[in-house]
Amino acid sequence: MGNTRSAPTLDDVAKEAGVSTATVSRCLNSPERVVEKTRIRVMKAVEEMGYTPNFAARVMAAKQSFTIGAIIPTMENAIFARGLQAFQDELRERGYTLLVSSSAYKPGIEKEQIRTLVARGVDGLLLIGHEREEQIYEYLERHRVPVLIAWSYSPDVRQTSVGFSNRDAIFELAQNVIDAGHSRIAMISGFTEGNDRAQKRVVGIRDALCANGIDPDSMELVETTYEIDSGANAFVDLMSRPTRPTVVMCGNDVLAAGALRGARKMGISVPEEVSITGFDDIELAEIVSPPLTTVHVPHRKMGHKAAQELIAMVEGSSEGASTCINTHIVSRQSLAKPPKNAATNK
Amino acid sequence: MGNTRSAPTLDDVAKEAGVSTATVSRCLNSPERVVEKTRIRVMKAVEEMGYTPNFAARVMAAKQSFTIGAIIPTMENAIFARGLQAFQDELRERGYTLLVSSSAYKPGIEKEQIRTLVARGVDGLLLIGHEREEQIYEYLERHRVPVLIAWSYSPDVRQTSVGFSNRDAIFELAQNVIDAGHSRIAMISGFTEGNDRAQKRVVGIRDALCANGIDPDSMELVETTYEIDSGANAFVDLMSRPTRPTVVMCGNDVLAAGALRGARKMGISVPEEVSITGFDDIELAEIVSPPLTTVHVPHRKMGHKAAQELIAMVEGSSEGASTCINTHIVSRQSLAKPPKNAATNK
DNA sequence: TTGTAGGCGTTATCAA
DNA sequence: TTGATAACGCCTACAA
Repeated sequence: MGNTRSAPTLDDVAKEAGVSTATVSRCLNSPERVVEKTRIRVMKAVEEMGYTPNFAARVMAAKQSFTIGAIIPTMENAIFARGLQAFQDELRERGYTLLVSSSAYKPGIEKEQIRTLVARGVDGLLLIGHEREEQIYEYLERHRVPVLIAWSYSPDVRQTSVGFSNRDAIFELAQNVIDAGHSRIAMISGFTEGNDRAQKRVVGIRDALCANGIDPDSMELVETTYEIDSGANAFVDLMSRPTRPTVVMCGNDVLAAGALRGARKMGISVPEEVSITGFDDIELAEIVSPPLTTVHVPHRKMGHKAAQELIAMVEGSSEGASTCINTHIVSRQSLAKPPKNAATNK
Repeated sequence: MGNTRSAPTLDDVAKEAGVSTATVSRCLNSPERVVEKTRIRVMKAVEEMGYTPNFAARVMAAKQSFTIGAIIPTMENAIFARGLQAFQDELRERGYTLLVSSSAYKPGIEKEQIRTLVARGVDGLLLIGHEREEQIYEYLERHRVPVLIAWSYSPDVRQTSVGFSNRDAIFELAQNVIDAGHSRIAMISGFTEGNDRAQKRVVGIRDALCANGIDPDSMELVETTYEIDSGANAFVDLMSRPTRPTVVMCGNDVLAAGALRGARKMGISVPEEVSITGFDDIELAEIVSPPLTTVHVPHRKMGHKAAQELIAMVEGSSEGASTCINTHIVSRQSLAKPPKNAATNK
């Protein structure tokens, strides 16, 4: 009755080793509770048969999967990659496995993936940004799945978050920009709908303008998708308007790289004729020319911290403590003083 | 006895709708087999209770998970991101979910993750490149998990692959390089151990040298990790050797971007003093300056095709048919003729 | 068309 | 220290 050519089960191993399934299970999960002689015999059988426990069965029985899920907006650029890698590294070290999905910035897809991951028995979930249907958080609560929000820090909501203040971070950058002498500031932002990170970045710049006596409504703003080309197009759009800005602040480095490309295409030199800034400080920021002045986000630190906190929540040793990660400005060549006689377009 | 505040099960829904669990299950999995009136009542209960099937249980009972696993070497750069996104898009459309892990280019980690994914009941697996312990393929066969290899095409092994010929692709590029007048060619490669893609790229260049009467052993070669900085360091290393190459061919665009950075640091102008080439044609290639001459890999096409074929294998409608995707050279400014009197170093 | 009941591979409780 | 055995939540013959 031995199934020679298909995956062995606990039962097969038990028979082979001449013990009960319970003993095999113990050898695997709490080896100290079985006497050495038996254990050696069992482990030998496990090795020889190439046994791997069936996870589905294990999850069902143990109601624990040692698996953490994460849903990020996109895998296509490096913005989330680095933080996520750090997150995964930390998880691995602590014996957890990471399952990743990408939602393509679509709330509908994210919702579906949350259900998929929960149904799969993840012990905890990492989500990017706060804003989503309240119903989703209720669903998660009902299923007793701890959630951690990253890439955004908000002390005044009930979800635990490990992130940074998008508003404050860009406010500081905008202050630098203004201090450099700019007053005609334009912005390229990713779509803000359903994206509190993007929203806060717009707000941050507006606030900085206000704080310096500049009318925030004078800021030209283009919202677009998150690809490089979109950044290029948005830049061309902005520079074709009646009054040219002296600086274009971008919602992230990818858009800024696009803006740079747009500038090159239009034959506009950066930063001599117009300055450009980014956000995130991913590798890209240093590679483009001129390199970007941007907001440095300590992605790895955030990833590690997020993993630690989420695991603590999963294991019940924490109720969920939010952490604010500090960002800082990195000055490179893409930001300079505005040109002396910054003429209007034409 | 109703559990009000925790996740509802099939049983709860059945009770609520006044039917048996079998009927609820049918409503979810083969709605046509239940009469409309009942179905509506059941679906209403499902909606209201926010029921999500428990995946572990479903997998156990049905021995199918509609889940595909993928293990990529890294999420940290865009090399795999685009193809993987396309892969996922296609899967989603066909009703499958993708689970991704990254192995950090470590065979040991990859092996562990393969077991994890298999234990989790994935219906099929996407792996990058052919080279790994034979034992792993046996394990996969034993568990009846179809595998598809991507990013590499090899007609002469038993695994199905959807990819391209790394050797031929770079051979063509090297031929272009030689045609431009170069003969002192150096290469920066990612570590070749356990990485057939990297190996084949080295071979491709060597073959091209041979084919043009150049001694392949004259090629200076540096192997390194896959980060930008490594590329920069490797470049500096190469350019500091007694005989400077007139062109540095890189195993991928990331390394090439690094080389470019190294050149900038050394004050060497590209392509006037030295040419640099890449591989992959990710966005980065177009962004750096000068933009890279490189091998264009149709990542999206590969991702889609891979998903289609793997699903066919999973569903038993294909035994596994390999596909070779064509690459082509993209000429940009980083490759030019060698300098007139290409002097040796110093 | 619908319901009953057995089984999927583990873990965990309770005895022995 | 070890062994029975009852869950875990779902699917699917088979029966009604």
